[in-house]
Amino acid sequence: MPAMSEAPESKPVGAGRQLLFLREEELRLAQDLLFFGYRDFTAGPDAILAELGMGRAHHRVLHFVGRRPGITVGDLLSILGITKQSLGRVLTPLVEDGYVTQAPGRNDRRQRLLSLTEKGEAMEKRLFERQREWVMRAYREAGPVAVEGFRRVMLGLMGPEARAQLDRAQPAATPGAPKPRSAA
Amino acid sequence: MPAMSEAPESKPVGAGRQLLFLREEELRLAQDLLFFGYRDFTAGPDAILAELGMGRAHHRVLHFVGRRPGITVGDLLSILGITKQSLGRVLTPLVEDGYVTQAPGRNDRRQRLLSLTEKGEAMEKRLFERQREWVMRAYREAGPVAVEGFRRVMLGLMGPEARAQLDRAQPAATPGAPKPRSAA
DNA sequence: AAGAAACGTCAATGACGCTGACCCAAAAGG
DNA sequence: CCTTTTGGGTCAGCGTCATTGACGTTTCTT
Repeated sequence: MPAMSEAPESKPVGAGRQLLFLREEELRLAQDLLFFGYRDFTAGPDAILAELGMGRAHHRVLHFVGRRPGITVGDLLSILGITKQSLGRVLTPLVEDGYVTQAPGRNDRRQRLLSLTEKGEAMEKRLFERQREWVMRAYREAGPVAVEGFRRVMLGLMGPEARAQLDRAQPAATPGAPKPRSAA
Repeated sequence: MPAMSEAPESKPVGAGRQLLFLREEELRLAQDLLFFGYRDFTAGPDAILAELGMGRAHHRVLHFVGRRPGITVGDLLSILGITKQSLGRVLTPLVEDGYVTQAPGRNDRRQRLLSLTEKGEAMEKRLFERQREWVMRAYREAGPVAVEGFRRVMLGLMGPEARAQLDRAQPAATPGAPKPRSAA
């Protein structure tokens, strides 16, 4: 199976400055980066949420409901990839506390179409702003080219299902420039 | 809704196609990317770990102990950013099951210097390989430039403390001799 | 000898997942 | 019309991973 890290005899791997052969250290760095980066990325919102007796799961609901107003419970479940029991534990309080509203579907009245209330939007906005400052700093430090690269790698890190959901979740951001796809 | 033409800093970004002003959608995409990407990144190891009755926390210990053999419990705690009780719940079984060894420090015998046993190394290797395939795919699809950008952004997403720890954790990244050496 | 430091551990709590079982109401379909 | 399926909710119990608080031991430092 795995030989220890040795001279990767496989390819000559020229590419002068930044050799990009996936040797051990290369990957271990990626692991570190993702662990620390994700943790610190979520730290800001976590702090706000904790004050309100909420957790990361609440934030996710606010985020995805905000992103797709009128989403059905089922769709939300498949995006989050959790069970309805798990969602219920988080969604019910959000509804009771007036962050999220439920409306019966017009076509299918069994459905509960979820949307954010004003309170919910304000909350989401607050969490969003906190994270925005953080990401903005990282983006600025890294520069536009790096940001594009970041996106491409993160997209590649996602499984096909998640990628499909992401596409579906993308609302037409600006009326007129709909498809920020492809990229090169 | 954020205005459209509000370049935050007057850096002449140029870069014709993808202007990098951090408008709303820009950030929401980052949130999605990080959520889905991190989740799917950890999915592989999680599956293996579950079979063995372990969790993500065990993986982290194996990872960081493997990265810095002879690390003290205190250092590991500050890297992971958890309490010693939390670590104990995961570390004790790892030691009992023969994945990790403890050796008294030669300068300070109060310390328990942690290292992986052969069993532990094999385990870590297995988890590593799973993740390597996944990251490798993403890296290949994205290309070297994107990978460099990914690193820069993730680094920016980390807090200063994490960045310092990452530096300390980095064994010589020079291509050719990636074998760290530290306390006996 | 006293105190601080490094580590371990018992106990309780909370967030966030999971499975299994069961319920209701509305849609679908014979 | 009546049965089945589907969208959603809920109760009960379990496991992981994190927390705080308190206490104990060994060892280093002063």
